[in-house]
Amino acid sequence: MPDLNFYDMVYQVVRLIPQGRVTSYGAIASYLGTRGSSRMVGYAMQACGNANPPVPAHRVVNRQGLLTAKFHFGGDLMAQLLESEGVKVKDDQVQNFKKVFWDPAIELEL
DNA sequence: CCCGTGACGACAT
DNA sequence: TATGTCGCCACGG
Repeated sequence: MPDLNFYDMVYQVVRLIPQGRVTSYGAIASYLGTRGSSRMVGYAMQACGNANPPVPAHRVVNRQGLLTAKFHFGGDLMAQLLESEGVKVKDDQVQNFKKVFWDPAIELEL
């Protein structure tokens, strides 16, 4: 395990996501100061399996609230996990996304 | 060392 | 509003 990098930063933020809430890759990237590096956030998620404690990557969706990561979770596992936490998911899309959206730049402001 | 790929996002048309 | 294109940066081959 190398030095602390962007990945751990992402993991920290993702771990701060309360149940029943979701956030977007761009929001995290922006919060970290790397607005355009939204892809890196997702890439970090892929390696999150090596993180400890595990990262609730299922709470991270794209800007549209679409479960883009479900493809990587396999099946509807991601949707099931979200619904289990109270997040309504329909057609791989988070319902009331605007309500359940958890923006670190706002929730963690200061 | 160079190239392609990728859990995204913003802007241009 | 919808579709297309570019940018962004890390990692694998």
